[in-house]
Amino acid sequence: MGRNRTKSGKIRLAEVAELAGVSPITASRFFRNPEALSLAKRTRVESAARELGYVPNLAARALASQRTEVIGVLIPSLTNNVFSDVLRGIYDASENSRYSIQLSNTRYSILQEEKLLRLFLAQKPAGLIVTGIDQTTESRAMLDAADCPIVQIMEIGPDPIDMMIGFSHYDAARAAVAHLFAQGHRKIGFVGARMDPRVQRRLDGYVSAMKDAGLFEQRLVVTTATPTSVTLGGALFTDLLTREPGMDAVFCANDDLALGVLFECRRREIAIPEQIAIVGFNDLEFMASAVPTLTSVRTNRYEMGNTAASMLIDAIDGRRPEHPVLDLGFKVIERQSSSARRSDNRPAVSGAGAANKMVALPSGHD
Amino acid sequence: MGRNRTKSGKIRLAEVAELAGVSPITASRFFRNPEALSLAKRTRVESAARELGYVPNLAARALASQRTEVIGVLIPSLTNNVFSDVLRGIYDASENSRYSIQLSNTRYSILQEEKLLRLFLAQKPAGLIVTGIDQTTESRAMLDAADCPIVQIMEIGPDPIDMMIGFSHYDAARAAVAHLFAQGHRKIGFVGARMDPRVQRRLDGYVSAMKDAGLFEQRLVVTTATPTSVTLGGALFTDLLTREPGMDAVFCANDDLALGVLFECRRREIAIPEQIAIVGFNDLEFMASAVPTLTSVRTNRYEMGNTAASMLIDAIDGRRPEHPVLDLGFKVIERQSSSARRSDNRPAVSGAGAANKMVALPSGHD
DNA sequence: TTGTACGCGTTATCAT
DNA sequence: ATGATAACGCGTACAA
Repeated sequence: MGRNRTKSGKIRLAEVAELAGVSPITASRFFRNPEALSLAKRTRVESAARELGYVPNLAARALASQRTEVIGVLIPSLTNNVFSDVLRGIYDASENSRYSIQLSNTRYSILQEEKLLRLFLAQKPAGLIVTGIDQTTESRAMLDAADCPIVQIMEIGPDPIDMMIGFSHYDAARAAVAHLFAQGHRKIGFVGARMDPRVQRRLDGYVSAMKDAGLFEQRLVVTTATPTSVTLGGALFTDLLTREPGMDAVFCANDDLALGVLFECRRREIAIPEQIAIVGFNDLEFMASAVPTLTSVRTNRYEMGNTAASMLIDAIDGRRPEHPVLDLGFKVIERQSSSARRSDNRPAVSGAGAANKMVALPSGHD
Repeated sequence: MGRNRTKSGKIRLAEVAELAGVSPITASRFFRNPEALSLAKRTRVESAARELGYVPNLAARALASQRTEVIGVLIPSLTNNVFSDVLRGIYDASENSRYSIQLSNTRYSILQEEKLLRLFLAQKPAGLIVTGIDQTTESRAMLDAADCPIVQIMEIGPDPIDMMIGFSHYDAARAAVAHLFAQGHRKIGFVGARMDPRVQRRLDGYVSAMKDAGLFEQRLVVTTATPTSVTLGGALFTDLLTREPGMDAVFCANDDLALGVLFECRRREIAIPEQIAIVGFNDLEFMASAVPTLTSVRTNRYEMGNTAASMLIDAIDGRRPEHPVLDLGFKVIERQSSSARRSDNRPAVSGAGAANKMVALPSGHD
């Protein structure tokens, strides 16, 4: 037995087959489609593999089959909390599959994305997850021509490449503004940073809602291309206040900015929400725990990543989803920072959670 | 020309070699060690490759060479801010190398880590980055036997597997407590969550510093295995207050907890730092921008990841570092939340940055 | 259900 | 410095 072992001492399929008394190809089939074997051979191969501690050689498999078991993931940032939640969802979904994740960071550059895409595609990935709907023409052409399933995540839009999962940032922003209107606010400012396409669409939603109400003014909008931060939130808010001291609410394009605004208000002794209401975006954990608690638009980030990876793996394995485009929606989580009738902000132990009031708004229905 | 193109229409090394008028192996050498070619052939292969748009087949390369160009990375969490910074450093360093990153999440389980390690090692990675120094015996044995460079990150300790980069969490905690002592605080509480090995060592540092001063009391310590969060910080602090109302400072094992304590103090109208001082750990961005600004222990997370990956790649390529163990140290960044003579907490625009005072303490020197 | 023959694209080895 | 030959370990295609 075992006379033709490889130099490296590693166990090959051939050894397993020999021990099991079958041909190599039968052993091979066992690992890819056990159902195709007779029960007898199946159990023999299984025990032989276990006994020898066989581990498939992925390189050989990829070379022979002309495809890899790699899922490529292109995201614009590794720092952003939003993407770490999405990523966790993706990794969790991939964990019990035979696919592994190959991650790359486009740094919010669609040219960088194009370059990475070319690299990825050359390795014939089993599937691809890309962020957003704003690829370059070149990227779009490559993706259309790619012979693997593709999921676009983070937002939904017309003309999907293949599958798509996300929500409407435009509608979500409109809902946030509508909530502020409902609380009686009129002079509502907008604070945005980084201004990637999705933040831009939140701004568009804000602008359209304000215009619909005849309340839009350009000076109510402060944005910057600078990466977002809590500190930046305070600085941008300060700008806004200087331009428009009469402002009665601020819609922040994300929660870090909102926290910065909260702190800046504290510094200036501006009462929230009596003088100025605050609404954030994403509903990070700390929003429920701030003082006062901060209203935000909840998005399903983990679920987005997790579902995207699951859908992709299913599609790779030939089970395409019923609906290739999935709208995960959002919810405006109303908290103290935007409540007209300010609720008690000093509960027994923690201001978090309990008093949240949700305003559900599945997106896509304006 | 090009008579023997592959079915898939892809350009192989053979095509490049043919166009360049050399043998395949010469073309192969060009990509791995250009210096080994004569100048004439070098330029011919180069232009042939460019003209044909040749992209190496990594699977074939891995199969033939018996090794991959993959760096395996094992980290305990994808959610934690700390690790997203480290990861960014790792990815940045790998970007301009020929190595790609294979990431896996151990979820703070050393058993899961062992399992993943087995998987990784089976693929013959070019190098490995693992978190911390608390592997299982089995893991340790596998790592010792692995024939690739390995870097342990996040902390330093005795008996490195191979290379190591981090800092002493024990010393960092002692420095934080020393700072509070210097500000006149005596009844200093400790708040910790998750209690992974590094948080445990911060606790150990706190305990030793307190004992040295004859001030340690068990009821000053509140910890939980629950994952950390801002909300949790408030809850644990509440526990602490109940046990020991006379407490005059809190050392938080991370900044999220510290932010939770800050909010809880606000809810309870406890003045910071007059009644209670706060010190966090990691120095996340928001600490400099909170009201009052929050003292924290700065750690070099990005640099840790970046240097780890660089060292690893250098080692893979045969350039082993002079010092295999690198202490990146830490700094206590003193801010308003722990200043005895409380500075103005309402500067013109933003309380951030400007007034930071640093207390440098390279670790490893107790 | 099982097996045979061959190719996947590259690099190692050993010459020259 | 360059080349011929033979793996590397597995899967596809087709046949039985």
